[in-house]
Amino acid sequence: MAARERPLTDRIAALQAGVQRVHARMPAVPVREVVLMRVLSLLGWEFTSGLDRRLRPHGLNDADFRTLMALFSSPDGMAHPSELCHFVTQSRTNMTRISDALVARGLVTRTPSVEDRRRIVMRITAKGEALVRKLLPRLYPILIALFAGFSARDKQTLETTLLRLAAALDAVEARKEA
Amino acid sequence: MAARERPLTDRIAALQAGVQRVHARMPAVPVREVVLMRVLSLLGWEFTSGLDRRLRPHGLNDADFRTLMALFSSPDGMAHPSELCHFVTQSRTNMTRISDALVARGLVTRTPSVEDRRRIVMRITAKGEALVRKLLPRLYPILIALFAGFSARDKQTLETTLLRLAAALDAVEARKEA
DNA sequence: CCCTGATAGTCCATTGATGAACTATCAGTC
DNA sequence: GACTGATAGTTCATCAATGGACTATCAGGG
Repeated sequence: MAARERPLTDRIAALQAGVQRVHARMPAVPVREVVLMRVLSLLGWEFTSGLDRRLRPHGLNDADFRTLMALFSSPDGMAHPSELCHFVTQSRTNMTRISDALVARGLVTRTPSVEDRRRIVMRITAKGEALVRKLLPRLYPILIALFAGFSARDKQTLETTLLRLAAALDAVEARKEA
Repeated sequence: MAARERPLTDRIAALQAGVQRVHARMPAVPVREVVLMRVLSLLGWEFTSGLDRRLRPHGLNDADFRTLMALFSSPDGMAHPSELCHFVTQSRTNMTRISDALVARGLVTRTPSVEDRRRIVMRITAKGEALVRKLLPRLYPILIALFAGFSARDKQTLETTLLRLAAALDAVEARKEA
């Protein structure tokens, strides 16, 4: 996808100017709200694409990694594909493909469930655990650097705000269904 | 692409619990930072996918729409593809395809530039402008609803925080290049 | 002028994601 | 205990995105 040429701050400034010009032509457009959502999307995108870049040398992408982490964080190191779908926000189709790849690399095993014969049990292997334990320490220093300028209170405020936003998004979607 | 089954708040709760469990096994993992970034990505993703859903009936996706908006917001309604790439955060390859689609639908024209014969000038058509003017008023009410519970001060704080985060991300990436 | 390096846009081959259809199993009902 | 509806997982065909290679043009030195 690309276009990491210009710094984020420049692109945001351009975005703000653009929204302002739209506002000038259509005054009902809520400038701040549009900018907030766009910046949010941009940050999220930029973050996951950075993660992808760092994961690629190890043969994983963001979805693979999150799936692996879901298993790693699971109390007993196992889960059903459909559970992982929810956790990783992926379609079942996609989860099949991700699992194929993880199994092929020996990071995960896939065995039929005995209680419910429709189901499959996915379990992280020792090799998978080792990879997680090797990768994680290379990833979180970036996060720490990212938030270095933020006080505990700043982070708390941000988290609260984002959770409020998530609840609001749920409410809007729920209303749409009706 | 899927998995909008569970509400966002539930998925976030599951995420927090998961990160906590990882933290229990690897105490160096910064829980709050990881959660913040994941929630940010999740919100951004959820927002654009919601936008995509609303745009689909009109035959557009998010990238198409943003390209069209970039032209709409451009002072003279025109721009070069490579400029649009930066604005929309897309690769040049992709922009060619997006342009093809927009031109095919008569929303945009594409003519060679006379000053620089390598370049192409893209211009929004009357039909394109009409579409924007029809679509926008259907989109921003959602944004307004989303932020209904936020005071002006809340929004200001959030914007400031996100901009700080963007600057920090730039700094991290810049450091990585060196 | 002519070269070199850079930029603009496109094309093509490959990989990745998506949605519809399908099989198998389960849970509840009459 | 057969039937209906729901759930789990996979397969396949299609569409979208990616990266690399290619052509054309420009800008700056020699």
